[in-house]
Amino acid sequence: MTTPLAAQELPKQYDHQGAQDRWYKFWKERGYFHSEPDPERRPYTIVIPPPNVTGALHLGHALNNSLQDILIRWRRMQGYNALWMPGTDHAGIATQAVVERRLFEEEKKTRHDLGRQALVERIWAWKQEYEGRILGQLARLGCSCDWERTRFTLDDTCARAVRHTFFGLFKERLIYRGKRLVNWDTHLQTAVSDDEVFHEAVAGHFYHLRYPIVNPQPGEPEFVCIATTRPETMLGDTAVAVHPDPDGALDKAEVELQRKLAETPAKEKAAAQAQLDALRERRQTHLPLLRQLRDMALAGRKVRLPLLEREIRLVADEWAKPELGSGCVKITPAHDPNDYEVAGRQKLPLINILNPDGTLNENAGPYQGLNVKQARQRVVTDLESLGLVDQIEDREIDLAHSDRSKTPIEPYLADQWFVKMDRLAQSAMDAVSDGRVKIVPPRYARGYLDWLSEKRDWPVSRQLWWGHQIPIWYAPTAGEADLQKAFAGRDDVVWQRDEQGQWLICAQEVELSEDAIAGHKLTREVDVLDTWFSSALWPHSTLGWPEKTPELEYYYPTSTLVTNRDIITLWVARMVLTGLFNVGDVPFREVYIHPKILDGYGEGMSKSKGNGVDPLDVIDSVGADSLRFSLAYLTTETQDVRMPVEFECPHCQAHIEQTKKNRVLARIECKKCGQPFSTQWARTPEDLALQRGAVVSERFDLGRNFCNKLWNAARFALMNLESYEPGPVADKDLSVEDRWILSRLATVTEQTTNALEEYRYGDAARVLYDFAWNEFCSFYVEMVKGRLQDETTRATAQRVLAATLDALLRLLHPLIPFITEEVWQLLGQAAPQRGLPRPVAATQSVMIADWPVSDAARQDAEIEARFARFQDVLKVLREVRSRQSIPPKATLRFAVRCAPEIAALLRPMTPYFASMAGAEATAWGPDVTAPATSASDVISGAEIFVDLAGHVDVEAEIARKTKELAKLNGAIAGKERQLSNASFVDRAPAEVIDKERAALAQLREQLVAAEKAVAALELARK
RNA sequence: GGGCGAUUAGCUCAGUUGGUUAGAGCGCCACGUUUACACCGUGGAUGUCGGGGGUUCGAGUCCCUCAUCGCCCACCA
Repeated sequence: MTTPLAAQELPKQYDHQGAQDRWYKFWKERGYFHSEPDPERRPYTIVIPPPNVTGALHLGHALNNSLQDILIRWRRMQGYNALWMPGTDHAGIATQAVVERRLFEEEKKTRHDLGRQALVERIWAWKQEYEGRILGQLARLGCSCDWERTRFTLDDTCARAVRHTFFGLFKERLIYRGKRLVNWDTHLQTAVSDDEVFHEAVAGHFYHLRYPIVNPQPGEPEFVCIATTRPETMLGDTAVAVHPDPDGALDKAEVELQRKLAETPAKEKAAAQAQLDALRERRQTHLPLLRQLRDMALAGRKVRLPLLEREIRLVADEWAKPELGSGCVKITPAHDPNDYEVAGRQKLPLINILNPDGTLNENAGPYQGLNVKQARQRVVTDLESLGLVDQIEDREIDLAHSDRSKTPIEPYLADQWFVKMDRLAQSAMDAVSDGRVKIVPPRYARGYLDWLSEKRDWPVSRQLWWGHQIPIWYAPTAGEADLQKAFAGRDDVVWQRDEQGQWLICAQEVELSEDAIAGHKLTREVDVLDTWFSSALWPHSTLGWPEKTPELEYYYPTSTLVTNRDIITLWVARMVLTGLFNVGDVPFREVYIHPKILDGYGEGMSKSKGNGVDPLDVIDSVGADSLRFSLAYLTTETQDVRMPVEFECPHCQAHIEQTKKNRVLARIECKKCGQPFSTQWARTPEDLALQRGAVVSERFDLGRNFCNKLWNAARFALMNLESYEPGPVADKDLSVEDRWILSRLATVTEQTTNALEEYRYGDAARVLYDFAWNEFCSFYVEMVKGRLQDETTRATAQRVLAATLDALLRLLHPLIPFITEEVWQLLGQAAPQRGLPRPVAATQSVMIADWPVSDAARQDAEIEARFARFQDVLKVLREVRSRQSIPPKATLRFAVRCAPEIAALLRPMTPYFASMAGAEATAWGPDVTAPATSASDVISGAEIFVDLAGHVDVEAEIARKTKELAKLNGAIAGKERQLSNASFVDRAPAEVIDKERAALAQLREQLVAAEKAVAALELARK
């Protein structure tokens, strides 16, 4: 056999770039990513949380997808038929907003200038570009997705699933249309869901207004006072409310405050007491009036709405809180969610005063055409001139903003489509409660259940152009007979009336033509569905549902969903309920919720903050493997990942700390070389002309260093596998270090496998890191060197080395796929057949190799114990050398006083003391005596004397020993106290007491030895 | 307002069912280029485990409480 490999020529540092390009292509060409249903094999399936096509991947995606790839690669090696289904999400509102913004920035055009079709075409073009970019980024991460199956939430397959789902829900009356108050984005002119709204405190005012009472009788008030932060909404008021039982309500409020006062700590009692006093005073000041107003309300009295001179009702409703403000509240049903509820209870009319673009409509009378801000000013001015403004307070207002357009939200009454959640939500709750879907970590199940238990109907319509158009047609002039005639015998068309009695016609798959009903014109609903409607179907739509495809039969339910906690309700819950509704089974068995990546201040990373690390920058500088390994290492159960970030100067590579201040600057001056560089905020030509400084984090050095260590261990192995001959290895031929490393390997294999089973990525990475670095490299490789030089032992040493490296590569492959493949291929050239006890041909790729199985027979407690002792002695020797500043090249001479059994165990390690500590053992056994001047130490059952003749710093040694004595005395005193404590001896388990006694005995031995050592040293000094 | 999580070395984090003198990586200090690796090796320094109380023979670990930080949900005329 030839050795074509010139290992010596391998670079000292691992070339991640080359390996990534080489092996990703290799895997893909060989079809390793592809999976086909195969009843003979067990499936393991993950569907990707489809990234939005809005932009580039960020570090959160890198984490999410690394974790998925680790699972998929590991299960694939375990023999599962593993499928990772990739794809992207059309992300309706987000994508349309991005494209519209660009359109305006670049061409000063709005979507209305372009028209629906042209805009949608633009967005498709955008999607083509970004989808490719995103999928390319996943590939660079090393993701082993089945690219042949790539889906898009707006492609034909997904569209068909959406149509069938909508039809099915509609048919079962789980979808309805109705006027509802929605969060209206006046800029994008669409409803947005609660989840797309963020609240921001802005400076505003609190206006106290007066409405005149109609025909006040003697003794009655002339005005009713209300307060509002949005005075212009008064134009849409249809009532003023007062509490139906102000006495009872105040009683209740008082009881509540008293309870709170009792719980308040003494130092804060004053504030709570003040609240209570105010409330009691309120009884005097407000109660008579509120009673009177309540009576007037019950009598059907009215108030006059100023400016519009409209009479509106005074109503008694519990929404008006007597303990707040004046105790009365204006009711604007069409523009306030709570008031809308009141209107429902009190049968109040709804008056919409807004146009979709946020200007006031004809209902606002003279204020028509103004925008909200202008109207507010005019209304206040006009009311002031009428003397109807009591007071204007400055106040901070928590204002709802649209996440997409960043403009204030207006509550707005509009026709919307809803999914009735009652039954569907219950089914999704049951699936988690009874364990059909397991959420890991389990604490996240609570939020899921709480959210679903509210069973709030799901608003699914969006007034957008980018998305799945709702498959509903209207035929306002047609009657039921016309519909029956037109669609007789068809089970793919159903119709029903909406709340206003209008016919809604739903078609399952086909498009209905304008003239589908003879003599009546059909029009299609223009709204599209919420993005989450199609995402909710992802696990089954990607597998071909509603077709009963072999894929659906085989891969569904999928195995694991890996996602972050932000979308447990938005996405996970909805996938469960649609899966149950459409397919009749849950979409996945387990949901793993991974941590969030935060910056050094504990804040989430985002582009708008400027604290985001670009995964591609990390891949460029340290490689995908380092990124993946570091991320896995950081993925622990309870903690989010905190990652302090820095700027890297493009000129001198110096790192500059990123502070909250400098992270929003367009240019930064390097503290080291003084040269400026630009950041993501650069806009001016001067700034843009500068070189860009990347945002980086030191946290990835861990992975980089580890990969480099592994690379060099592999280099060593390859250099020493020259003239390797495969062959069986009998147990009797194994050396101590062979048996030790194989024992450790068996344990580590088991630990790694268990960790992955339980999604303990951090543990898996840690176990492998420690094993590879501290055991394989630091001990095994060091110890095997001698045997590799010796012709008589070389063959066995090579075989064990190759087999161990082989197993290590397989264990590491899911975490760091590229470097393990690179080494696997090189190892394949040097040792194509390898393994214990007899060699077998290695697979063509580590990716398709078998996952190692822990061999319990290799676990050898005796060897591990001997090794631990060896390591202890080694440590003592090294310590003495360092402490005494003995030159590295000088040989240490040492003797060990210990029982004969221990001597027998340690004596064979003599060559390793020489090679690893430059130390030569002069004597072993119970009769060993200390040299005249020596440094000594006691480890379990052995006393080690290092001969200091010739290079001794006696003073330093005495000083150290004296310190040690004090420490020992302290420890002994502590133990003695514990052991003389009657209750400890009585109550603690016998084994614990024995352990303590043994420990004490050992401490005393050490003390005696140390005292002797000091005496000897002092003698030597004289 | 309700819920969840965190608080351990200068930084970032581990710490299994309570049981010796609490660990790792980075950083720091000293020494060292020994033919796998300076992205390395050897050694070293650094902790009232957020504060207070309790349970226990024994608490970083369990319970209560306070503080701080983060996240989720609800509400805010």
